[in-house]
Amino acid sequence: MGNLAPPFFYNYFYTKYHRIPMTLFNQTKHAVASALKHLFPDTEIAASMIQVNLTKPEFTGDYTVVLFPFVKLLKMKPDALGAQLGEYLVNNTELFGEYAIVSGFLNLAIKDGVWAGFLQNNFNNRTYGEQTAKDNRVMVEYSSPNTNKPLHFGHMRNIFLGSAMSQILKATGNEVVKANLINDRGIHICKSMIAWQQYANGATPESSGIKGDHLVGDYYVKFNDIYKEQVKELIAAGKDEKTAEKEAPVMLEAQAMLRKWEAGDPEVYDLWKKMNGWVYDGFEVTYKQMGITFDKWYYESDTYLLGKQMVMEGLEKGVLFKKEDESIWIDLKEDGLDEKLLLRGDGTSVYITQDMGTAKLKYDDFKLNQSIYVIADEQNYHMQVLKLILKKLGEPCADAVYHLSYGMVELPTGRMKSREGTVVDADDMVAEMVRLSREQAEENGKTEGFTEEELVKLYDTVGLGALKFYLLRVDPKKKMIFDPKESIDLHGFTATFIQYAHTRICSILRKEGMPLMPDTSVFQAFQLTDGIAPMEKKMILQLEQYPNVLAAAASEYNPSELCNYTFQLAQTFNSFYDVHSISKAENDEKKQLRLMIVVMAASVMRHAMGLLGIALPEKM
RNA sequence: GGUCCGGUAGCUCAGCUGGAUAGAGCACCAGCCUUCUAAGCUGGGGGUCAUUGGUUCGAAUCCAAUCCGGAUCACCA
Repeated sequence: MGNLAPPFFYNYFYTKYHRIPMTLFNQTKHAVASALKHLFPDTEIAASMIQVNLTKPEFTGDYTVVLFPFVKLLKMKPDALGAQLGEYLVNNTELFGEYAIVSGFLNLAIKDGVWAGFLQNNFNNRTYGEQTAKDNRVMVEYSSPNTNKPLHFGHMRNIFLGSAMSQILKATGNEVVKANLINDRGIHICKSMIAWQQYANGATPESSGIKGDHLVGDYYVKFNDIYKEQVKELIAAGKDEKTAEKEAPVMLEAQAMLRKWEAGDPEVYDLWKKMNGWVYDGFEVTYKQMGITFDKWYYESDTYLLGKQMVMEGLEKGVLFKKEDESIWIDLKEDGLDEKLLLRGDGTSVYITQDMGTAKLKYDDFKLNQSIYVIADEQNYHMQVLKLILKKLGEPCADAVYHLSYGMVELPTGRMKSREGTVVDADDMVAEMVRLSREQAEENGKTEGFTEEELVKLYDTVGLGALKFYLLRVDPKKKMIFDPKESIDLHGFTATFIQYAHTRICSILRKEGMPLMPDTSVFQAFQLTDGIAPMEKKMILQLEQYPNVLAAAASEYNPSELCNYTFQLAQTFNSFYDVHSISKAENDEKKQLRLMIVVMAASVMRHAMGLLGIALPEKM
C-alpha cells in the first residue's frame, strides 16, 4: 500500500462555539455525520447524537460508532444501519479500510496508509497538539501569598496548578498573563510585626541565619501564642470568651498598627517594608527552585485604595448603603445571599474591598477577556460574592472573572494549621523529594557514568518532577490527602515512570545515531508494505489522541488529564519496548516505522510534561 | 439550618456530554535481566460503583429522596 496524500494535515473544524483539532478521531465523527446526511437526506440528525469511541482492544477496528441512538429516528435495526453506513464510509472516503458490526456497534478500521501518513507528517512536529492564536487574552492569578509566613505544601498545589494552566492555555492559542497578587497588607501582617517588635531583639535573616519568610513566619506563630495566652488570662479574670478575644492587648495593638499603617505612619511603614522585603527574598528562592515565574505582580497595598474608591462610588450610586456606625454594606439578599460588609466603620478596608480594586485594575491593565483566579475551594462563597458585587456596580470586569477552585491538601489528621505547627513546609518538601530521588538512584545502582554535578541536576529533575506530578495528577476540584510519613513513591503513576520511559527512548535513539528530533527528510521515503502490529497501532492511536486531550485539559481547566494521558502513553511504550526491538527490528521498514513512533512518543511526552513544568531527562 | 463539593478495589485515584466484560497505581502472590536502561514487563487474587426508587433498548454516569464526609454562610485575609 502506498502513501496517501494526507487529507487531514494540521487544521481545525470550526463550529459555532468551539474550534476542534482536526484529528483523525474528529474526522471520523465528521465523516459519519456527512454519510448520514447523504444516506438519509430527509432526516435531521443532530451532531450530538453521533458517538465515536476508541474500539475496545478485543475487537478489530480503530474507532467505533454507536448505532443505537439512530434506531428510533431512522426506524432501522442497528445492524442494518451499520452495514449501510459502513459500506458507504469504506467506499466513499479515503479514511477507512474496512468495517465490522458487533451487536449495535460499527467498528471502523482506518487504512494503514493513513496511519503511516499521520506519522510522517507529525513525528517531529514540536508543536503537535497546539492550537493557533485566537485573540483571547487571559490572566491566570496564582500563588498569591500572604507576606506573614512561608509557602507550604498546600500552596504548592495552587502554584503548580496555576502555572500548568497558564502553559496549557498558552498552548491552546490564548494570550496568557501570569499574575501573582501579593497580599502584603492587612491585620495578619501587623501580627507578625507586633510580635517581632516585642520579642525579636532586632533579629534579621542575616543575623539569625534564618530564611526571611521563615523568620517572619516564626513571629506570626509567636503572635498567636501570646494572643491565646492573653485570651486565657482574660477569661480567667472573668470575661466571657468573645469579649476576651476582642480585648486581648496584643490584638488591640495589632489593630492600632493597621490604622497607623493606613494613615501612612512612617515608622510603621518602614518596619512593614523591611519585613516584607525579607519575605520576598525568601519567596524568590522558593519560586526559583520550583521553576515558577510570573509576568505581572500586583500588591494589595496598591489596589485597596481603588477598592475603597469603588465602594464610595457605589454608595453614591445607591447600590450600597451605610449603617449607623459608618460601615458600608451591600445587600445581596435578593440573590439568595446575605448582607456583606465592604468597608469598616473606622474606614479601613476588608478582604473583599481590595479584591474589587484588584479585579478592576487587572481588567483595565490588560483588556482581559478572561480573568482566572486559582484559589482554594474554601473561598467559593467569597468569589461568588465578588463577582456579584462587581456586576451590581456595573463593572465590565465582572463577566471575565472565573474562579478555578481546587480542593485543599489535607493531612491524615485534618487540615494543616500553621498555628498548630502541622504545616508541611514547601522548602522542606522539595529538599525531601530531591533526597529521596538520590536514595532511590543509589539503591538501584543508577549513578554510574554520571558526574556529581550531573547527578545533582538529575535528582532535582526527578524529585521536583515527582512532586509536581503528585499534586497535579488528581482532579483539581477534589481535595487530596497527603501523608508526610509515607514519602511520595517514585514508582507507578508518577513522573519518574514517564521520565524513565523517555530515557529509554533516548537510549534507543543514541544507539541508532538519531537525534531526538530528526529532520522530516529522514523518513520521507518510508513505504508501508507490512501492516502495523497491535502494539505499534496502540502507540499510534494514543499519539493521535493528544490534541484532543490537550484541548480537553484547557476547556476543563484540568491539568490532570495530561498526567493520565502521558502516563498511559508511557505505559504503552514500556509494553511496546518489551515486544518490539528497534535495533534488531525484523527489517528496515519496521525499524523506520518504530523509530517514527518512538520519536513522536518522546516528543509528545516532553510537550505534555513541559506544560506541567516537569522536565524529562535523556539519561537516568 | 441554607448553599456548594465529594462518596468507585485494603489505600490513592481514573472513568461521569448514558453504550460492549467498571480501569490504573500502591500494597499482596507468582514469573521475566548472556538481547535497545528491570526506576521496567507479564500473569493472579481483590468491586453490592454509599443506599433506595425513577427515566430507557441500555445507568458508575441522568433525575429524585435518603445516609455519610468536607467547605462555607466573620468588622480574618
